[in-house]
Amino acid sequence: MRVVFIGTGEIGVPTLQALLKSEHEIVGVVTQPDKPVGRAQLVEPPPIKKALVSGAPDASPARTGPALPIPVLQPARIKDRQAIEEIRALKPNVIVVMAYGQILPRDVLEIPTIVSLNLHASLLPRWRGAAPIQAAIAAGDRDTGMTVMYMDEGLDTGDIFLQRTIDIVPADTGGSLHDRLAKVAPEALLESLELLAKGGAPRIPQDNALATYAPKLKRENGKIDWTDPADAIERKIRAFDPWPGAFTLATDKSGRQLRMKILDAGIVDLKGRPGEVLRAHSNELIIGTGKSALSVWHVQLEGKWRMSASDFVRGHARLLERKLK
RNA sequence: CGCGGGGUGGAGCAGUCUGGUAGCUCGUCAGGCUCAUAACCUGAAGGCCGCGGGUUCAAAUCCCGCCCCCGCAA
Repeated sequence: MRVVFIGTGEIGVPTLQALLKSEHEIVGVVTQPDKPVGRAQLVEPPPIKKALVSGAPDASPARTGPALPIPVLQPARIKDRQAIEEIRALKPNVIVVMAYGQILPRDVLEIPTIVSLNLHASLLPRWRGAAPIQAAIAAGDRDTGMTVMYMDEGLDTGDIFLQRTIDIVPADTGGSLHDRLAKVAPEALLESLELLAKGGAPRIPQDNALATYAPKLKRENGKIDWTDPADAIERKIRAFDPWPGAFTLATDKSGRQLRMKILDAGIVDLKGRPGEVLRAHSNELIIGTGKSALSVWHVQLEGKWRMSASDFVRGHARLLERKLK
């Protein structure tokens, strides 16, 4: 089948690579424009484009080899008429969308002769929206998965084609779960394309009554509310690792509020006021919460490297005299 | 030139404004004490204070240039 892959984020890389190796013909890839990234503001192509060029998602763009014979479109706005016509000219049978980052207009969805499919990293209708992976961990879900769905004009509301379920383990972080879901996706998609070819495609409407939403995360969402119970905070720390990170505010000697990321922590059966530093010596940094307490293992203070709690306590005893907010 | 923090023995920090003996909490090594412990006591080693230049009788500290790290923003 002639397939156009539309995607930007890292999570789509294994799926794109699997498509390239499959019997299907990838006639085009649509991704977001190259953008300045990081402190140095270097212009970098999105992960999907990097994967096309070098085969590895994090390879240096400087190593750009000979271009593959696959057209790469990077329209600033996919709803522009020119972008739509360029996609139409590729004459796809199927469009596959995964973590693209722009809403696709109906004009694009209707281009393929067979269907437009979307891969979403949750068991829909649970966790529609931009941050399903973090939401699943933060909520304490015991499993999640990858959904292949028919695209419609709503936000992750299309009929379900098929789903793959994976367990969420207690050590899972947003990063680890992201990677495992990324690996599940290719198989789910290839099986879907096979079913389409045979003609026996399933189609199950979502039960809207069961829908939950996982809105796009901002850095501010990573602020820890110490009045939450320790287990909820611990899940949030894992869910937000490595991005956007969970943080708290500590007060400087000069009264300035410093942002301190909490990189990992464990639940401890101690009582104390929310945000109160219960212990800060030798190798322990324990903070009270709404229920039980949290032993912090690694932190990163604004302008500093990440460090263990014991290192932190050694140099910042005075910073910890006050409550964390 | 987007905004900001930082580079001081092996680790984390103070000292820099108000130039003038290298400090704190640990770690390491040697020895001691305790039934025991996250312990405690005694002693020791270990630092071109990021790099280069300047001012000065004297620079971690003041001035100029450069390198590197990190947070925010995007």
